[in-house]
Amino acid sequence: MCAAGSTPTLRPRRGPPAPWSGIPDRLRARGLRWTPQRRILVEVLSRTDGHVTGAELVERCRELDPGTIPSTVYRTLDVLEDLGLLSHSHGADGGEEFHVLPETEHGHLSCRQCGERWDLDADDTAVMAAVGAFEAERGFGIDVSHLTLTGRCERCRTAGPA
Amino acid sequence: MCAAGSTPTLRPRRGPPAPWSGIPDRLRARGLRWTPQRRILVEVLSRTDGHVTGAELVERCRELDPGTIPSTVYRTLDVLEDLGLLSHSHGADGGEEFHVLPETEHGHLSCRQCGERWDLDADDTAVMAAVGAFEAERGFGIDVSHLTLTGRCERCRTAGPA
DNA sequence: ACCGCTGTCGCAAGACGTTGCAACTGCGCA
DNA sequence: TGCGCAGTTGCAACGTCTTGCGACAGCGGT
Repeated sequence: MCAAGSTPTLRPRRGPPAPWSGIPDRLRARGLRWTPQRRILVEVLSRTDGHVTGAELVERCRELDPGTIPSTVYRTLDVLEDLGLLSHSHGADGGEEFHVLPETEHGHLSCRQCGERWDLDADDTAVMAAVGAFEAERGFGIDVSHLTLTGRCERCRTAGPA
Repeated sequence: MCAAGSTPTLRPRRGPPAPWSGIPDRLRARGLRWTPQRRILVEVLSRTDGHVTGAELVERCRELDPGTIPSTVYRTLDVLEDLGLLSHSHGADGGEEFHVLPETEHGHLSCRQCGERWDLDADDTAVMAAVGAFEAERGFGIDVSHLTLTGRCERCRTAGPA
């Protein structure tokens, strides 16, 4: 996409350059480094929104640099998560899942029958009720962005039992 | 194997024979089979309570039969889960975790900071509030036995931020 | 402009699960 | 009691993610 994209100094008014542009310095401020491999991954992340699995990210990085090594990607993801640029959770199958720019903290709802999935905003009524209940009852602070609820959706339940 | 164990009609008074003794027939009733490999796994499960990871079960089966193959164990676990003899969920690290005899349906609470874990009974006040909220709001039936909540526990939160 | 410290990378090995397939065997049935 | 079908097993290969380690290279300091 974005054909004529030879990194012009002037960027068209689209895409979120802001949160990503400061990364090199943020890394250095922590004594960490800005490397080509990390640049690639950040590039991929910056044009990604929503959920991605680790494997998907490795795949996309390989498109930009066929020499991409998985372990490097996973390790970099850890670093970026420390920076707060993304968060991860585990899907219904236990697979790793990453969420870019958790400005909108959210979890997931997953139907074990039809496999359909829905986002769960942190300010969703039910989510707030749940979070509030655990907070009040035992002082536990649920990490909504790492939340995946499994069960059966309305449609499947209506369709039949079990 | 199983030295003096020529399936005596009279069983010594230990272990929970009840829920497990009927398994062979339950399998056959479904057109499934009772095999030595399954017997081993059921043997292991019957003397297990609480949580176990898949790897642990494979390990224990190998103690009884060194020739145990992992794929067989996992496939058998699927079958037994269908029978309702156990349930599985994914821990905070995405690893598979099995719960024997889900008579007491429960999920888990896991602190991402200290790693401590707690059981979450289905009739826990907070759990019921959460389940009720999702049920009411969108007709979604949360599967409590497949639930693992991640966050920070009271102690860690009190100790300090982040 | 060069040096050295230390964070990173690439690679190989390994852990945990899943899947496809041919060979085998439990179990119902004649 | 023996036959045959279909469920199971064992094996091997694969996918995802982690870890250990020697070699390499950012980046701050001189």
